[in-house]
Amino acid sequence: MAIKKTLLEDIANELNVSKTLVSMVINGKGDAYGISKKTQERVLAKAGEMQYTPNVFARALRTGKSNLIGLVVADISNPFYSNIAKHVEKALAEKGYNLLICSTDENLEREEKLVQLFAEQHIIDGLIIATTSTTSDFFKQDRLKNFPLVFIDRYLPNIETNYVVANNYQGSFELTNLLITKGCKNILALNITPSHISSLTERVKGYKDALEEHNIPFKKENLIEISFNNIQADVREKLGPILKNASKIDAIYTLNNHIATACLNLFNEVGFDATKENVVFASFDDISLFDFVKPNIISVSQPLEQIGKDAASMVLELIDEKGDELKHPKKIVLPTSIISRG
Amino acid sequence: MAIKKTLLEDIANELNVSKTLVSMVINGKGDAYGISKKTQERVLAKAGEMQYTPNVFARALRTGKSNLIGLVVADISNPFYSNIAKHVEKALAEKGYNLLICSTDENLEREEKLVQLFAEQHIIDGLIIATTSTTSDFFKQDRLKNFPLVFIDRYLPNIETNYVVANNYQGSFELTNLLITKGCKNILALNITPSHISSLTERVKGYKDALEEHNIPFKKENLIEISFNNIQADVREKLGPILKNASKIDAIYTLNNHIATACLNLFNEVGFDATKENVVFASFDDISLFDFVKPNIISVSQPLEQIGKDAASMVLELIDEKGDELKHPKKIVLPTSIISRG
DNA sequence: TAATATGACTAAACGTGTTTAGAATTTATT
DNA sequence: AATAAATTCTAAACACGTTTAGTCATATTA
Repeated sequence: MAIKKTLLEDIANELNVSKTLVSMVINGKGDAYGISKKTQERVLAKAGEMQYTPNVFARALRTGKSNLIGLVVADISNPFYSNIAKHVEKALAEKGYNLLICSTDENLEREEKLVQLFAEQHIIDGLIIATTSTTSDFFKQDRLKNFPLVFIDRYLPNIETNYVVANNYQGSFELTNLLITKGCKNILALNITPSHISSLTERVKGYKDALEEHNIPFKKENLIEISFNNIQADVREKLGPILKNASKIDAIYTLNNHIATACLNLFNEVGFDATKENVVFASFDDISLFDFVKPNIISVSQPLEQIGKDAASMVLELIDEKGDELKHPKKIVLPTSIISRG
Repeated sequence: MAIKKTLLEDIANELNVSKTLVSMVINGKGDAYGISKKTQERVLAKAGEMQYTPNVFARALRTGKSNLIGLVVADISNPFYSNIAKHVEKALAEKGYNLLICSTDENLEREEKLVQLFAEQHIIDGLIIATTSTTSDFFKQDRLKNFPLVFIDRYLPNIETNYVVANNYQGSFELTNLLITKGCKNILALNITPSHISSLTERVKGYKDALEEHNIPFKKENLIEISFNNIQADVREKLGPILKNASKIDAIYTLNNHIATACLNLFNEVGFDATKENVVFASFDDISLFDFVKPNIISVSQPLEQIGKDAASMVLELIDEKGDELKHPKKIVLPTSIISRG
């Protein structure tokens, strides 16, 4: 009882024309191929009447284009990524592309398998990725050389790639600056380790440079490294003792939203009241709910919508330019903004 | 300079066998088709050596299966959906399926276009959807009758469908119950309108029934309808005046997380301190960041991971069973849990 | 020994659009 | 009128796996 799908051939038969002609008209190439206006109208009318929709796979098989774009992130439930995803998807939909989203769980092996699968087999026409990788070995593959690939959030060293990122250095510099202006001199920074990811190294650099700018010597013990596969426990272990004698610090600056929430959790656990203790809490990455969170959070907000939009248009540009030799990499660095609360 | 992809035929030529044989072996049907063990080994070895990966589109065209599952939600940046998405994707990945995620922006027309596009053309093998629809007209289409379709979060009236939802009635009943136990008698409920969505009507019912259970008469003015396309402004307009004389109410209960954040925003705007005013704040839907939000939030937490997992396995089951007549709809209703803070 | 069965494999069709090369007809040019 | 050119359209090849129907030895059975 399944309803038979209308095929190109069905339309062709109904109208006593070839399916070639129908295909041409459907694809808007009627004029280019010199199909008479009258015939074009007949085809279009019949196609509408018969509710024709082309088989995507047959088309993709022949043309090598799927109109699918991949988005690979560590964790789609992270609001940072899900917000970007939303805007990427919106921008792509406007151009007739759909979005295939995959989380890698920060698992490098899974990431590489995904990229291999998607890109190499041309399941997708282009890929937007927030890589978990810290070396560029994998992405240096010849097979990826000619593939429309846009990095977001982070880019890789020693490799010329297309990317859309926030100005992590500037954001971190400004935030640290603001903290210093507010009178903070002992700013405890919590970073993720291993932190060879571009975004994080630049945030650290911004932090250090802002200190230097104000002639505040950087203290090694004020930059705490949190192991990325056990954030909560590591924060508890390393920050916990410090909170017990919080007079030594006057600000806590978490370098991403994961550490921020881990800190907030710890504050709750041990009953640490940052406000009372006169400790300013700041974080790179803003989450809208920060507006209501108990210690006021000063944050660096990344332009998620712009990142999403730009990444989408960039990947589509790359697809259009495909084949053009010597395309020099496209790089977009977007400004961040400080959200100062309380 | 593009590197040529290995085709079935390339392997066949190298080994002087037919591509039929290679295809059979690659698909694990070697034994079933009586291909000798030795030949199978040779094929597999050569395929590995030549880094063969099948062309997904050719395969999909022939078999009518894409190994793609669609997920259609109103807004992927809503943590409720992005969390479900994460778990759906994980469960699917384990079975070799990929996930196509689309946001509809609560736009019914866009939703219907998407479903039409995906399902009808068999871009995807199955669809998981949190529909924006309130009537079942669209989903009653014959073309969708035989399509593996799983509703999450909400289901539709007057139509037999497969779904995975939380027990909205029970959760709302228990939450209201808890509020009453805490001594609340004037519980202001804020609902979305139009609210013909199953999840919301059941939450309202749970609220009313809990009141009744405790012989508290339901007051019409205590159920405020917030227009879904302008939540923030409507909350401001309708809740604002009430907050100015908050002695009349002792609890605010928002029926979803959108209204909850809108209320929190309003509290900030007008400087309303729920704790001081002795107003308990409660919400259906939990967000992890609620742990740190200023008025303590009592919430109903939905089992997002389970919803995701169950929806994924359900859709895969439906795909397996496809063609079996008289499959009675699968329905899963999952328990919620109350998260009581402070 | 002829007929049947078994094991191992293959040629060709198929799925559904797109594209190339070319045919048929009409119009323009010399 | 004959040739060239333009207009409109089509047959067939193609993209790349999967599946059906069948081939060709060799082994078994009556």
